[in-house]
Amino acid sequence: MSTVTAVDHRSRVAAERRERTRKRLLESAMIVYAQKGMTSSVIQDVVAEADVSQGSFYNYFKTNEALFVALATEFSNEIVRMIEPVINEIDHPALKIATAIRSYLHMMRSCPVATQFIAKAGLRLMSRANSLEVFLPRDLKAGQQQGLFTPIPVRLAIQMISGTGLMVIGGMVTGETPEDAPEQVTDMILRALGVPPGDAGRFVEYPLVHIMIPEDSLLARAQARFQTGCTLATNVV
Amino acid sequence: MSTVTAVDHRSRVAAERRERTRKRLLESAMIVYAQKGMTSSVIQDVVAEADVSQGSFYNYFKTNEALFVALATEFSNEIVRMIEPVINEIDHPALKIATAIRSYLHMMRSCPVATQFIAKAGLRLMSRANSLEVFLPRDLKAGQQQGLFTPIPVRLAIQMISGTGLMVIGGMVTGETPEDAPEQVTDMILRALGVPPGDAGRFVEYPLVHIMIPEDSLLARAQARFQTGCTLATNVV
Amino acid sequence: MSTVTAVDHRSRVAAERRERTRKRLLESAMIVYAQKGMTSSVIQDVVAEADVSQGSFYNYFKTNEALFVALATEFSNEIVRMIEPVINEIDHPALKIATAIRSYLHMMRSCPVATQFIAKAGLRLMSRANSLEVFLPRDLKAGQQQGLFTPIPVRLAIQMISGTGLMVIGGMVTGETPEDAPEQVTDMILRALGVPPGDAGRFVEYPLVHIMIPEDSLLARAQARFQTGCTLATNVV
Amino acid sequence: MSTVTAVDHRSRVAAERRERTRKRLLESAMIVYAQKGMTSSVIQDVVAEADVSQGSFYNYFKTNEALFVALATEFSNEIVRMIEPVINEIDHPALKIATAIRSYLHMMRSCPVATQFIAKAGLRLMSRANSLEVFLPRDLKAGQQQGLFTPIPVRLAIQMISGTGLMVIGGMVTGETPEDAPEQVTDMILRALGVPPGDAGRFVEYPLVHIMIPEDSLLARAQARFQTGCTLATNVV
DNA sequence: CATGAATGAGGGTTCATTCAT
DNA sequence: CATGAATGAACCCTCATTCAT
Repeated sequence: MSTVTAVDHRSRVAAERRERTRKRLLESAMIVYAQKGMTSSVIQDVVAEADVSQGSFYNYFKTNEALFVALATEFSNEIVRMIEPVINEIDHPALKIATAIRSYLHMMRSCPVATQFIAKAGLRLMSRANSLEVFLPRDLKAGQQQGLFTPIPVRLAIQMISGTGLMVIGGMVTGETPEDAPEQVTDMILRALGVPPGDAGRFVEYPLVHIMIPEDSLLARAQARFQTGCTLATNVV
Repeated sequence: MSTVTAVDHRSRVAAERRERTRKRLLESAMIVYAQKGMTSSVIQDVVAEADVSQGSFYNYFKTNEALFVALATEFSNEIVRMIEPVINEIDHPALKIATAIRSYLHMMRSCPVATQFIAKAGLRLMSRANSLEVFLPRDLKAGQQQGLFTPIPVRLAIQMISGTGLMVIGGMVTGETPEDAPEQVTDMILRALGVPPGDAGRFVEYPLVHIMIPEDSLLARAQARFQTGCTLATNVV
Repeated sequence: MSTVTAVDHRSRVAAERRERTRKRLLESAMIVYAQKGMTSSVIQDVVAEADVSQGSFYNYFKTNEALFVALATEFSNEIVRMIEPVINEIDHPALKIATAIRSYLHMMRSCPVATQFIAKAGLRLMSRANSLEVFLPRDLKAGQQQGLFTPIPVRLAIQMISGTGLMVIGGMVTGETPEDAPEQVTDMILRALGVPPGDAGRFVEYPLVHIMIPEDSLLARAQARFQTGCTLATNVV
Repeated sequence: MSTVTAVDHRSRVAAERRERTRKRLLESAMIVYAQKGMTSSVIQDVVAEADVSQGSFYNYFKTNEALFVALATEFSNEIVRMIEPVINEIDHPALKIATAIRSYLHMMRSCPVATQFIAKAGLRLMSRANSLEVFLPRDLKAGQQQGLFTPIPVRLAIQMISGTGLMVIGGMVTGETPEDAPEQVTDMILRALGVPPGDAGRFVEYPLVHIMIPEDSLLARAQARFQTGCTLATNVV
């Protein structure tokens, strides 16, 4: 084995290891946020949950805030990556939006760690890395231009949609949200946007492609550890 | 002067003094929350803003949380007291709801300290003492029974309304929200509830009784001090 | 009624009232010490227990320490006043000592508030106002001169007696001390002093005059309130 | 150097360092207790004496109480370890007890930091980790079975012995206690237990093996620093 | 890079004491 | 004298961060 190869190998292994630890910290952060909220002793709990030394943490994240930003970004990107292919198959703006919202809410409903994380992060997550913002502006404008939606400032429409989503997800934490809440909520949103009630009802009943959460995703791994290990008591909001 | 009178006088003076300090602390808390957000380390800033000693604080609020609860309660109650008389004059459920939302949003728009406080408090305020919850369930049910609204679980409707309101208020902080946003938002909400677009448009154009904020209210006093004294830099979310 | 008489009357009433409050504070202090130990927040608990205002406290005791000294003094004096007449009837030094110890321990056994107070106060009480020290030196010396006791430094003998008493009283707090412990303990002490075992056994079996605790004594009043009102949980040593 | 060795080395160094700091804190605690007494506010003084940061303290002891318990345990264990070998050479129960008490008191007499610590800790130390309790119950029972001691409840005998010891040690603080006090006290105790005066006198005159305090023991190290550094004024009881 | 002991600034909280009424 | 709100020094404790190994 040549030296070059050896060095390559060494650095590649190191890089992989580094990436694994980073992921582990992000997962742990998500679990901790979901349980304890955005307050207080994040780092200590995160390193404990990740079983990593205190000092190591700073090899990955300069500060508290950097950790949250990284997590929010990763989290949003993952969701976008999962929903995007489904949406791209659809042409009709209203159906695009309806399907995105429904997919999103259904996914959240099946993933408590995400639900609680979002509920606890609240506006801080919304204002920073709202995964819906990637699709929404484009589709809203398209829909308005095609006369499908009432001409409302896009900004207000987005606030309406994301606020509604946030509160509904907050409601999911207690577990009382009915199974078809995503459809009913989407129905409301479509009507709010100006879609005639009859059409809205049909849009929300389109069969939904089930979205698989990849096994090695942040979401899946956090959820797996969230269910089992839960060493911390979950704080009520 | 008899002893009884003396004692009465003494305790009355003490009680008044106590009440004044309490109010002062609540106002200060509102200002601090509006500026710094819900971070844990509120107390020191509150006592500084209120110009009261640290020790005194604990004569009024056992903990950080107790302070927030007291403030949230007082804040909500005040708003309810201000909006209630206006709403009570109205019979039609949709118009009641529309007027309540519009009044609320207009009031907030003219009161930065409240806007920022709500934006920073976010879900914590919503889940605890949402002033809208006093009217909404009743009027939503009435409207559904009269066939004015689509039959949606009241809980979901409330989540939609409060979530939308929260995000819109959050948007107000930057000052970009147009003057007629309350009407446009209310329009969306009414349509979401199932009110036909034409009717919704008319409901949101009813002339609005201007709501006066009493001079000695928490809101007014906090706002007065908020504009002038701002010693702390306002944190961006 | 002449002015002089009126003034006399007024000041007499005032003096009585003052004395009543002072007593009330001392009783309360005893209860608090018995429950919480010598630590921490004495004053606040004492005024609460006495139902007296914070400020008033300082009209009676300048400091924490002054309160304890006053209580220890009053407590010791009361006990001396109760035991003294019984002892004065006795001539024989060994019997004097035996009877004093037995009376003391029996009294304590029937008065939990005192037991706990002594146990919590510990050496601080001993070194300050040991009620036994009033009789012991005199009787020890007399006994030694009469050849009844081994010639031991009086100081050491007193340390032996008071230390033993203190620990036994400490043991009473748990309630496991048997009824005849005072006799057995006194038996040990007499032997330690050099009294021949047979004599010691007889001395501790002399019939004991039952000592009545006056109803308006500190001890009786504290005990009465100790049993009933106990608002504070008693700390284990 | 292999990774495994490096890690081993690292953790061994860390463990040693940790142990050193812990010892340092315990020594300092002993000194502080000896000087200030059991007052609540120990921590600040301890860290000052140990020249360690406040935060570090909490890496070792969760609370004030935990510190005291650790110290009391360590202290008692050390004494037991020192006295045990001497006692184990002896068969006769009365001589065992006599020698243990004499050794203990002589050791204390030569170690002011211990004397003062015990005097200040008082009952709290006795009730928790009385080093005498390790030997006493066993030897008392043996002596009673062999007819050497009067049959007294072991509990009472222990209270007598430990109480006497405590008070005598308390008396040592002032320095007035004569050199042969241990023998005189032991003499009293033996007689109290029922040993005939003549025998008792002989038991307390057995030559005593001088007990060496190991140089790196808590006791020795605390004593060394106690004499020199005394930064705090010693409180009178 | 990993480790974990050490740090110290910063916050929460208590409580003896004062003083205007 | 009684009252009790106000005070602030002093304490407890946490936790992000550093750094020698």
